[in-house]
Amino acid sequence: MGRAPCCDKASVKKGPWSPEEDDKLKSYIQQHGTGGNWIALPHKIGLKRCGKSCRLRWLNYLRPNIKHGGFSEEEDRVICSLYVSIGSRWSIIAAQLPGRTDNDIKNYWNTRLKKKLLGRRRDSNPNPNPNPNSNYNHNPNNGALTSSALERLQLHMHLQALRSPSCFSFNNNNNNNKPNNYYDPPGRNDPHILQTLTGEEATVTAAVSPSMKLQPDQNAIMLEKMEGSLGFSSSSSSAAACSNYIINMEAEVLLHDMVCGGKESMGNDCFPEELDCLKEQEQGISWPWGSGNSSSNINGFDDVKSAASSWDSASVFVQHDSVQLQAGYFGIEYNL
DNA sequence: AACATGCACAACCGCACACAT
DNA sequence: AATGTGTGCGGTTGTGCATGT
Repeated sequence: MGRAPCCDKASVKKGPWSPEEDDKLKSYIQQHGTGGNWIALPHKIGLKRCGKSCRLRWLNYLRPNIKHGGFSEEEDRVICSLYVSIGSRWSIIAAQLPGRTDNDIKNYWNTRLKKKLLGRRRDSNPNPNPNPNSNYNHNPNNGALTSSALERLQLHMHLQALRSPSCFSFNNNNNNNKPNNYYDPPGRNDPHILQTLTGEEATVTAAVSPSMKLQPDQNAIMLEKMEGSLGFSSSSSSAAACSNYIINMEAEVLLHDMVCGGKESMGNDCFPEELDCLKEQEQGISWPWGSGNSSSNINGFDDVKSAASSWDSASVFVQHDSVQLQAGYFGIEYNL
């Protein structure tokens, strides 16, 4: 049995608000506040509207200091950065932009900013996986990443390309000691977005076995998948240059997809096979929140796998000589 | 001028969560 | 602990306007 409706749908008015309705709602709330009960509010002021509709109208349109349209470059940048980091959590993004509402940002993203940044739609791609025999199959729906994950992935790559134009090239002239195809995920060298948003972050660091590596065939599978999903093809040299970058990127999106997009429908069984190396290498990992840590009962790979279904965010960074897992509840992050 | 199409925005819907009882 | 209710959120739809044919 479903829950009772919040109002009598037959007797409430729907559709655009008239100026008279706006005036009634605005003047009442400015004088009396909402009274803590949106459902009762329309009856008090004689509006034939659903309480939810009144709330939405107030929050998105009538509330003081609301800005509409005219997003600045800086706002674009903030939206873009936050979308890459946390996805479509519009209310959180809106909280970082004074005067903007989640609905406004959501509309702006869907109608303009996404196109502006990505330049094309990719859901017309009829065959995201060019090799049906590939054992890369973390998503049981069709083997492809979700559109949200792909959008973030594309955006991620776009921003990375802007930030570091040489990352797909062997012509490495920078003087740090990283290879030029090394991928620095946002949030590792930059202040992490969760830290920025919440001001609190718990970090636990553990030693990672240096023998933990992806095998060459795994590289090839990853790259093949990425080419199909993103619609680019690579020459052999650029493929080699890109492989580490792509593996890192793919692993991050892949796990995020699993945790955020699949935790309801797929449970823990969708934990990507590529990360099974974690289990194989379990003996080589020092699990920092083991029995000695009373605040956590995560003692090894199976516990990580189990806990992943309830994490708010997760990222896996697979490099040629290490695996790093960042995951946790919102605002609290563990580094493995 | 008439119609089709695309776009931007407002509003709605249904679900999940928090809280009260 | 179980249930009911209100709120918040993200996804989706509806509508009016602009532009193209």
